[in-house]
Amino acid sequence: MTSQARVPTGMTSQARVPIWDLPERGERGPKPRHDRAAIAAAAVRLADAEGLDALTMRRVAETLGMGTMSLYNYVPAKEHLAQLMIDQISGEYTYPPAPPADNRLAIADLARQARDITRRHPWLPRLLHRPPPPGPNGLRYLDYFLGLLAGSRLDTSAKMEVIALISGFAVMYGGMQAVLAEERAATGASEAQQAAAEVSAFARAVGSGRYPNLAAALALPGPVRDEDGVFESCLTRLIDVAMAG
Amino acid sequence: MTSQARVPTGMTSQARVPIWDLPERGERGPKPRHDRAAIAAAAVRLADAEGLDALTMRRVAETLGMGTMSLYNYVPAKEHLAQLMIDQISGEYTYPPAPPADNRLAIADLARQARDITRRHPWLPRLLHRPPPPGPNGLRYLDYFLGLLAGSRLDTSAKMEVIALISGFAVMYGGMQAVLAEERAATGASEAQQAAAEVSAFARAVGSGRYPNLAAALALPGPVRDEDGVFESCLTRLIDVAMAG
DNA sequence: ATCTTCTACGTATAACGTACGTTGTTTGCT
DNA sequence: AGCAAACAACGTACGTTATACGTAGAAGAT
Repeated sequence: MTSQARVPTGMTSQARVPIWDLPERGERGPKPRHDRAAIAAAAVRLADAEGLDALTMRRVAETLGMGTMSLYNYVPAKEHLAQLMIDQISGEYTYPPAPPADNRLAIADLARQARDITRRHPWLPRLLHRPPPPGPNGLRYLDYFLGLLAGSRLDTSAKMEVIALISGFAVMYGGMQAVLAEERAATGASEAQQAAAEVSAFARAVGSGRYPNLAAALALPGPVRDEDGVFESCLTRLIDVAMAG
Repeated sequence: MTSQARVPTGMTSQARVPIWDLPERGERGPKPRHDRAAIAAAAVRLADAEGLDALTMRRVAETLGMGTMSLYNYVPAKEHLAQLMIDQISGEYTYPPAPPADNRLAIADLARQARDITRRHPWLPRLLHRPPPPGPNGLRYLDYFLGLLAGSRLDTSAKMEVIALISGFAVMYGGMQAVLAEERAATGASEAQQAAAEVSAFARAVGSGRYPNLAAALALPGPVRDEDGVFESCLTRLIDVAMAG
């Protein structure tokens, strides 16, 4: 799982330089029949429909109606495809037309959008294990967020850290929910059955008597949960940190 | 990057069932020459030394002095190797011999340990994209943490969520630091040079005038940072949520 | 002693990312 | 107008991955 063919022979492909530093197209030569936006959209659609494991260069090229190797004229390596995809869904953020009156509310809105974007694209956390350099949409997000933090007494790098923290938290939370929902759907079991099945590994462990707190917790049925209660309260605290500094 | 050979022909391998549900060894037949603990330790050592990309079934088997396919007698699929590794480093937590006097401090200590474990094993976040079922060491951690939350008014599933949140936050933070340190080391540049190089993609963007807040932020030099200040304050707030409910 | 089950391992297969070379098209320069 | 350089498209091929399959031998159960 999650292995990778190392660059076999030559280091021809500029793997280190982000795709945003490469020109979309040169001046000479025939007109490209495709463009980055279409490629990014196709890749996102494929990952949404069939998951990251189905996201191969062959499949992406196929859905675009091009040969496998033609894709490499637009994307020097698969990592750059990931960069395109991340910036593509970063374009799903919506920003208020005028500067918002309440920055706290605006930050909370941003975090909820991040959570929802991750729910729509559950593969995002896996693609994000190493943060890529931001593209145009990512820069827009960053710029807007920095504006919301203008009143804070944090210095620049602390602001950056806070942005990474809040965004990362929201993405992680959305990813967590997506995974849980997916597994619930896969087993097709009710929530109670699901919980019971999930502790199948726990069962023997609890029986061993070595985990008293775990046993006590699992004994209680647990009432109906407010899905986003924990998200909202954690978010509020994080924003307190961000604004108070 | 991070692709995966789908199960080629048959679904023989029980990919869904966690390794903890499989017996360590059968009663018949010759004695196994190795055991799970040694395999997990070898895999962790390999990942520490050469990164996740070097973690192949061949390499792990090789370092253990066994044939590639013999490894499959202990680990039905690579995912189970990941489960072993995660539980192996979960064993690096240390717990106080007696129940702690101050649960808040104990939770904070746990989170710092998580952050440090991730710093020692920077590949952890990538291995964690889908949370695997907990093994013995994971159960021990969970049980201890639940005990610390005994005073909270949260119900069981909210407690679980809080534990996932705090642990995930700490792991993410440690991973972020590890990535940054690694890149700093790779380029061998000073912090200032590093920052300058990292904004190479920003440079043209900032010049475009479309990102005023970003431009302003990058104009300031930024003073010396307290490395863990943000970590500590976020952690405090998260624990407030956990304890207050 | 025989049966049955297990470990170990060599070989084989399908899929992956992508290097390389060829062919035809478009453009800027002379 | 004509030429050469740059570029798009694509087929083939390589090296690497996870892992299925088959065989040989070891050890407890009967």
